[in-house]
Amino acid sequence: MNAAANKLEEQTLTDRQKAVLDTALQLLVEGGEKALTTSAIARAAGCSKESLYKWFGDRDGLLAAIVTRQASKVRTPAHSDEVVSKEQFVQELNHFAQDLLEVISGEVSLALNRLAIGQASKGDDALGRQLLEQGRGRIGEQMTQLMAQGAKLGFVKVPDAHAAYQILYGLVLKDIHVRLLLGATLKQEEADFKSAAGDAVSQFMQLFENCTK
Amino acid sequence: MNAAANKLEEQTLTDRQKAVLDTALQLLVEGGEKALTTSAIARAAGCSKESLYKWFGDRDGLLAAIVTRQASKVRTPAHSDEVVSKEQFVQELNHFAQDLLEVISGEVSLALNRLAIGQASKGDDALGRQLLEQGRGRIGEQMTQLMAQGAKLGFVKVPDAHAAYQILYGLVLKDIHVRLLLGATLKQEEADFKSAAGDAVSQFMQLFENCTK
DNA sequence: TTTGCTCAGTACCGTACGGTACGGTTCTCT
DNA sequence: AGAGAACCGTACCGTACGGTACTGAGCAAA
Repeated sequence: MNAAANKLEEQTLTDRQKAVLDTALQLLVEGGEKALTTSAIARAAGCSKESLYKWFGDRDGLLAAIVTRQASKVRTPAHSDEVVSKEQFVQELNHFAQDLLEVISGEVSLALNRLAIGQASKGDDALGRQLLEQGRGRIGEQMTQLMAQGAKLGFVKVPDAHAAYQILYGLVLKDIHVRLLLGATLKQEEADFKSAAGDAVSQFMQLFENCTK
Repeated sequence: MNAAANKLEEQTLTDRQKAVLDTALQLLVEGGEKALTTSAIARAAGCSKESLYKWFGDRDGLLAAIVTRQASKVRTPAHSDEVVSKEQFVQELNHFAQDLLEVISGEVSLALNRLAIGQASKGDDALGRQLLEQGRGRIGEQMTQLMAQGAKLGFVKVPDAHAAYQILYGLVLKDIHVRLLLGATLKQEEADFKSAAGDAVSQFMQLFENCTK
């Protein structure tokens, strides 16, 4: 278990181990947590259960490794270019909103969130914390930063950059995330992410656009 | 199983059976789905497993019965009074927003949503549908109605009452619901539901207030 | 009292899972 | 070549759960 814990912290994973985690994630996406048995993972990944326990300690360690593995694969969209015009700022917001909708409604994101929520129902919020920090946390930070930049340049007038980000988040997602987690399918107009993102951003700008020139 | 199915549809439940369902719900809230074994329910409710299966068919039937039972207990706040003034309309919105925050963050709501999400991860969205229709559906209908009334009287200018309701929903909850489902605890300012509801409603009014008199 | 019904309590069965142990194979290092 | 580690495949163990069967108590009707 010591070796396994170190593996998780230092994130020094063999290519083989990464491949196993990817296979496990695929299994999770396809069949939910119920399908994610250690035997099934070993079978699908072509490794032995003994190796799984050697590498990841126990089943919970494996689940945590899956989450961190996926989080490490998330690339920040690298739109860190300087924002120079209000049009560009709005365009960045649109880009962000559309990205958010696409990520949140993706099968992988839904499966991981369902997994973490299942763990939370057992009183263990470790996975949920990890998901919030490494998943939404990063994009949130980046967004908060963009928001602060927009405020500094006078495009928007917001008292608190992070609060503004949260409001945009709400305008974009509404109750879509939870509905998807519950297994619902989006209505036609909701599935048009580009249009939905545009609506949300224009509402956001209407709220916070700097009218004092 | 026939008798059980009829029971669920016609909702003709003995007081004894209702008590059993309430006990089961309490068990679910306390320990999550893992703790909701048939043996544990029978023990806690002081009935036999055989009776459980006789009444509810199987475990899934029992879970569904718990959800419908809880939904039947939800009372509509009965604010069906006519809205006569804009101030009253805004006050109704505030009341709604605060109620929403309180319900959504309640232990019972969280436990039921987690349960349904767990089922959805197994490919069964029956509980989720039930939760959406009977839980959020009702309050949504009522809210949409209030919104339409406000529009008719010229307090707000919204193209679609239901869409407006969704926007208010997003402004009120932001990402709070999912974070709670993941096991997070609210920040201090988020836990002040009255204040948070006021902010959301004022933002909503800023978006849709009828400026054409 | 006798008959029959309901239900609590318990014992039981089959299955499936998490976790471990072991034999055999491949690869690496010396 | 030979030793040792890593690892696959499989068998195995203990446990816990869903679901069923049985027993006996309480009770109502005849």
